[in-house]
This record gives sequence, C-alpha cells and structure tokens, in this order.
Amino acid sequence: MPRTSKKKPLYTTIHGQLRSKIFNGSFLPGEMLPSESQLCMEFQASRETVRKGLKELESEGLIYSRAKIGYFVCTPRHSDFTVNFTEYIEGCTTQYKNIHGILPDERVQKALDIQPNQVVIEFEQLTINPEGVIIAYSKKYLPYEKAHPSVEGELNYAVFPEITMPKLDTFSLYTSIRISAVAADDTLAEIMQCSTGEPLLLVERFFIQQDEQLAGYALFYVKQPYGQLNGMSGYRL
Amino acid sequence: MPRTSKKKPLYTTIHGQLRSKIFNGSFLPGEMLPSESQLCMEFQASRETVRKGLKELESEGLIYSRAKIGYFVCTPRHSDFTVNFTEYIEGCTTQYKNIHGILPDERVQKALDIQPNQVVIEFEQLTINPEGVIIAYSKKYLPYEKAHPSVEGELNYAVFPEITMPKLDTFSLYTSIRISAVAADDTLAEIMQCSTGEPLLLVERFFIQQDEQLAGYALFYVKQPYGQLNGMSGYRL
DNA sequence: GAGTGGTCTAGACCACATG
DNA sequence: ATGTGGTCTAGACCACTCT
Repeated sequence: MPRTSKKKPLYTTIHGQLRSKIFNGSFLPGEMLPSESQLCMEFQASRETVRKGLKELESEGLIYSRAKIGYFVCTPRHSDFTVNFTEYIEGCTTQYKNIHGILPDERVQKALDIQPNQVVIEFEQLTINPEGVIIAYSKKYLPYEKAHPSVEGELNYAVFPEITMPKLDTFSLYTSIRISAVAADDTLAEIMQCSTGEPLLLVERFFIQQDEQLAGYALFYVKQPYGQLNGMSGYRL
Repeated sequence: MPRTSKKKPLYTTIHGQLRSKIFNGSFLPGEMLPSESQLCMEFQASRETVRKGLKELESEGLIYSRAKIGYFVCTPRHSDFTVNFTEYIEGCTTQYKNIHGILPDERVQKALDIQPNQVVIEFEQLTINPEGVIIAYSKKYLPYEKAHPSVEGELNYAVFPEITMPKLDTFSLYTSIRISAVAADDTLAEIMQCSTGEPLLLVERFFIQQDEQLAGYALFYVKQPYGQLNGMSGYRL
C-alpha cells in the first residue's frame, strides 16, 4: 500500500522498485533484469505499463536494452560531470569596458577559424564586487560579416543574457567550453588590478552554429576564489 | 518517403519532424505544440504512438508537458555544461608516491566533515608524461573507520579506476566536483618540480554516499596546458 | 461541456536471439 | 520452436483546465 494512498501510477511503483533494487545492489551493473513478461506477472500489469516503467529507468541512464535479448543494468560513469557556468557572480555588477572592431590576434583567428584580415568585434567587460574590486574580465569576439539576423538574436542572448529576452531564443547554436588556469600577465594584471602572476581561472567558450560555423568566442578570466566551477556526476536517490 | 526505406518506426518520424520544427524555429521556445489529437490526425497515428514521439522530445529536454494543458517548447540553457574529467592523461603514466594514515589538516576536515583527531588515509600520486616530466599531482583522502566492504568496492573503483574491475561497481555514491585555479606554493613546487607561483588547475572531488555521508575527498593539481577540461552545452543536430 | 494530457489494458504483428 | 524486445492500435477512464 502506498503511503498517503493518493493514487500512485502503477508504472512509477514499477520504476521505483526496480530502481531500488539497482541502488541496493540486488541488480548489479551488467546484469540482466527479468524479462518484460516476468515483470508483467510480478507487478500484475500490462506489458505497456511495464515498458513504461523500464523506459523511465532507461532515460535516467540506469539501464539499457538490447533488442530481443533483455534489459541490462548500466555501469555508472563517475567521470562525466554536469557543471554550471554563468558569468554572473552573486552580488556583483558588470561594466562594459570597450566595444570595437579589431583585427584578430592569433588566438582569436584559431578560435573562430578566420583569416588575419577579417575584422571581428571585440567586447570587453568587467565584473565588480560590492566593495568595488574587479573580480573578472571577459573578452568576446564575433566575426563582423555575420549579419544573419536569425543567428544574431540567439547569439546576443547567449553572449549578453542580461540584455536579451529569452523569447528570442532559438536552438540555432550550441556551446563548447574549455577550462584552464593561467597566470595574469602584465596586461591582464593592469586591467584586473591584480599582481602579475596571480592565478586566474580561464573559461573559454566557443559558440557554434548547427552548421558547424563558428559564431563567437568568449574568454572569461576570474580571480580566485571567485567564480569556481561546481558540478555533479552520478545518480542521487 | 524515408531514405533507404528500411523500416523506420512511425514514432521516430513524428519525433524527428517535430524536432526539426523546433530547431528551425517553426516552434519557438515557450510556444505550445499541437495537441495530441491534432498530431494523431496529422501523422495518421494512434495516440500512444504520438505520445511516444513526444516522450522522446521530452527526455531530450526539448519540450515539457503541463498536464491537461499541452506541450511546450523548452528554453535552451547555455549555462549547463557536460564536462569529462579523468585523472588519466593521454600517454602519461601514474606513480604512487605515498600511502599512509595521517591526521587531517583543516581543509580535509572540512571536506570530509570529520574531527581533527580522526585518522584518514592519504594517497599521493604523480602523473608523468613520456619525457619524464611531472604533469599532475593528486592527493586522496578516505576516512579510516570506513570498513564497509560494500562501499569500498565502489569507492576504490571511483578513486582508483585503474586497479578495480568495473563489475564491482555499484550506485552507492555520487561525486561532486569543484574546479579552480591556484598558484603552486613552495611545497607543491617541490613535489611537482615546477616554479613557485606557477598556475595550476585544481580539481577537487567529493565522493558522497547515497546517505549523504562523505566517503572520500580528492585533490588533483595539474600543470597547464595539460589537463584542461572540456565540455559542451546545448543541443546538436 | 469540450478538450487536454495521464494512465492502463489486451490484444496484435514483427524480427531477431538462443537453444 | 520459443522467448525476447520493438512497434502499433483502439479503445477506456480519470482529473483537470478553459471558457
């Protein structure tokens, strides 16, 4: 009998009980689950209902199915993490420093896969905490020739979430990220008002259109311990 | 007509066509999709088949449903990234440096939520590239009292994937991660044979049991540009 | 009251695995 | 030949929302 006996769907109890058996080790990774028809009898349910419960486990990544053979428990991966990154940092404000067209340096050429003579627009931005201390510095580059208005809405939203409405959003691009550590060089130290050699977390993002064209490149330097990245892997009960 | 006309299931074409309409902007984020019954007519399919196609979109994160109202297109998040992290670095070897019981310093006390007098086991490890250069240094801490063999298999696998068989794996824990940049202090510089102040990427991991008990803590310092972290966000066609 | 999504059933046919 | 999962149908009842 369910707890408050509201009206728990059958397939969720099937899903839940199998899930428990996976978590408590009754079914070990790699093992096969009982067949659909066995589960039908066990739970006194129709086949589609049983399949619905199994489908849940499958989309959770707990099991997979091999057609005409059976269902198997997955081996959990502890190496894939979900990490959240935004330029917004709790309690801080942002300030535009500069917006202008430039010729790309080598790094930007490579990131956007463009020629040295192709103009790009550079956006510079500072993040400042309540005490007025500069915490982060960002540079963003967009190829100039891009005037596709369809892409622009999305890109602006991705690059400048603050000033764009979510409604304009589309699925026209995805983002690749690279995280590394750097020491502030003289230029960075002057801009960010820190000492040369200070360790900074560098987050680079590549904005990629669905046709694989590179639509933008962003660098985000952040002082420590601000802007640390956090994430999760595995399954939680 | 499908391409090679093998035998494409109906629900995948429903899924695919709706997916295309989302990606090409025919359905914008926040908008409502046609009702199930409308889709039944449009695709000449039964309701469960239509629902199956919609379910796929839902588990992809492209749509969500509000009961008794309709299906809506999600607003894509460009701030959640999937990042892969392993201690293994292409072409490098690992070397155990030290394994012994110690009393935890403050950082480890906080990470494992234990008392200063509770012994922990410390594992030290070096990663060395083919040229013999030290690239990374890791420290791992396990509370000593833990002798639960059930947990140990999983933990050992998570902490020492090299020396444990996947079959022993269970779902008894998940991992939290924190990424930051640090400068090598004198101690680190000596261990890693680098100069004091050199920027290092620091990856901390917390191994957490399903009952929220902390089962392990790992620090991974890696020289740049080795061990950069890469990830993705958004949807790819 | 009409329309919606959520759940569930009892069939059916298929193609393929394994013995 | 039997059992398996994969697909699909045509119903059904429910609880809710909208107008």
